[in-house]
Amino acid sequence: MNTRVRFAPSPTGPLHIGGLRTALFNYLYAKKKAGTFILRIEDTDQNRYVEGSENYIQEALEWCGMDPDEGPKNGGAFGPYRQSERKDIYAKHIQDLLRNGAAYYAFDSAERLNKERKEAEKKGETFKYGHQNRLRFKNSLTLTEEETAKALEDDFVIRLKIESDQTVIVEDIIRGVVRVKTDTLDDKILMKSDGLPTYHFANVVDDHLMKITCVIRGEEWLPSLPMHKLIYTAFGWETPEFMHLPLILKTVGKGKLSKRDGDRDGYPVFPLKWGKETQGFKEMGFLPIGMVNYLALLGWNEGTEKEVYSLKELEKAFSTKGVQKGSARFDYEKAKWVNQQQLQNMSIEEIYSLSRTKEILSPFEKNKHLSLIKLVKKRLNTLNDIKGELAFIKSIHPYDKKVIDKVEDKNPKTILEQIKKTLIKYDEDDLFKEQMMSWSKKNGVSIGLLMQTFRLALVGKLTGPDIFEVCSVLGKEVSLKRINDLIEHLNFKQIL
RNA sequence: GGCCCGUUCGUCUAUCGGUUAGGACGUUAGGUUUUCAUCCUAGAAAGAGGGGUUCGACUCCCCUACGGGCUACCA
Repeated sequence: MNTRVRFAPSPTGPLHIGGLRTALFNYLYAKKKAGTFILRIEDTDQNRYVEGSENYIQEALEWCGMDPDEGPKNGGAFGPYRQSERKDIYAKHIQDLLRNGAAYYAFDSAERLNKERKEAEKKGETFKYGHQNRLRFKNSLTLTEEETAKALEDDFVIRLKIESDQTVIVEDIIRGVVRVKTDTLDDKILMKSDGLPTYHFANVVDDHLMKITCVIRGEEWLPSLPMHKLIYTAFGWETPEFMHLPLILKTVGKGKLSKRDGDRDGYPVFPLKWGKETQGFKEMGFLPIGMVNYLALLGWNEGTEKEVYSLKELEKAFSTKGVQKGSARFDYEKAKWVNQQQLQNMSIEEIYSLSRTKEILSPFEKNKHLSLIKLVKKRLNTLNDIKGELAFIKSIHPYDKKVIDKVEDKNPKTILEQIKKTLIKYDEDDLFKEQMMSWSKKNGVSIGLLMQTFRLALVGKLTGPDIFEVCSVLGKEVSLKRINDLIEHLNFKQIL
C-alpha cells in the first residue's frame, strides 16, 4: 500500500515552528517510504480564520523545500483539500452515524450547558455531556421522533454516542499501547450548529477518504485519540497508524514555546515574516536547511553522532525509531550553530545565489558582491551577519578610542606613510603584503603594531577579517584616502 | 480537580541489564591567528526520589515528586 501522510494545519495565523516540525516529520516519513505528502487545510472554524494564513503555510513549506505532493495549490486525486469545501462530504457521512445510532442530535443551548458546567465546577467536578447524564437533556434520545423533527428546524448539533463501561485500546508508534475507559470520555460534538464539522469528525472522515496510512501530529491530540478510534469503529473503518510528536517548549520557564518568547529574547519562532512586526527565520538570515536541520534534531536523532544533515540526508536517515518521547526546549544558540555549519558547507556562489544574500548586498556595487562574500564568509553564523561584517565599508567613524590610545604614541604616522608608499608602488596584493612584512622586520616595528595601525585606518576598530584582504576589497583609492584621513586625524589631535 | 503522556550534564541527545554513562550547543582554561571570529586541545557538568525484580539496573515493574498536554458548538 502506498504510504500517504498529511500535514493538516488550521489557517489561524502564521505557521509556528512547532507546526513546521510536524510538517517536517510528515515530509520525512513520506520521503523515506517513497510515499505521498499531503497538505490539508483545516478551516472549519470560521471565527478563527485569518486571511493569508493558507498562503503563508504553502510558502513556508516551499521555502523549506517541502512542497506538498497534494494540496490546495498543487491539486490531487483526493481533493478538495480545504475542509470548508468538503461540507457535502461530511453531511453525507454524518447520516451514516445517525442511522446506525452512533450519533444523535442534541438541542441544548450553549447557555444551558455553560450553566451546567459552572455548577459542576462549584462542586469541584467537571461537567461532561455523556452517558451519565445525556438522558437529562434535550436530544433525539429523549425526544420523540415528532419532537425531534420539530426541534431540527432550529439550531442543533450532532454528538457521538459513547457507550459506557468499555475500554478503548489505541496504539501510538512511539508510545505504544494506550488504554482509556470510555467512562472518562464525553459525547463529543461532531457537527456544529453552523453545519460545519468539528476537528475530530472532519479529521477522521478526511483521513479515511484521503487514504492516509499514518497520522503524524502533535502530542496535544493524544487525549482525543481514543475518541477518534471510536469514530473509525462507528463507521466500520480501519484505523491508520498514529504517531504523536512531543511538543516544543520555551527556552526557559514553563510551557510551550510562544511568539512572546521570541519577541522578548529576540529570536524567531516563525519560518517567514508575518506582517511588518514579526520576523521569520528567513529574515533573520537563516538558511532553510539551517532551520530544518535544527528542527529535525529537536525531537529526533539517528542514533549516531552526526548532527549536520542536508535535506536529502535527512530523508534517507529518518526513522520513527529515533523520534523522542519527551518534549524539548527550543535553543536558539544551537539553531545558530547548525545554521553556521550549513553556511560553511556552501560555496561562495551558492551563498550568493540566495535571494536573502542579494537583498543584504544590494547597497554595494554588484561587481564586488562575490569578493565581499569571500571576505566575510568564514565569520558568518547567519546571512544577516554580512551586514555587520561589512559595516566598515560605508563608514569607519568614529575611530575606536581604545585603539587610538594604544597606537598614538608609537609613531603611527611613520607606519602609515610607509603603508601608503608601499601601497602606491605595488599593484599585487601578495607583493604588497610581503613588502610591508619585511619593512616591519627591518625597522623593528612589531607586526602587531603595523597591523593594528593599518586596521585602525581602514576599519576604525580592532575587529574584522584579514586586513590585507580588506585593503584589497576596498581598493587602492579608498584605502589611501582612509590612511590620509587617519594621518590628518592624528595631526589634529596633536595640535589639541 | 479528572484523564493522558513524559523525566540522562544548564540545553539537545547516545545507551536498547554488565560502559571510566558517549557526542553536540553553551561554558571555563589553553593553543593557532596582526585583532575579533573561525579552527584545534583540554576541563567542569547528568541518570528526579523511594521501593521492588535481578548475581547485576539509567535501562524492566510499582509508588511519589516534578514537567507537559487535554478537559469548548478551537484546532
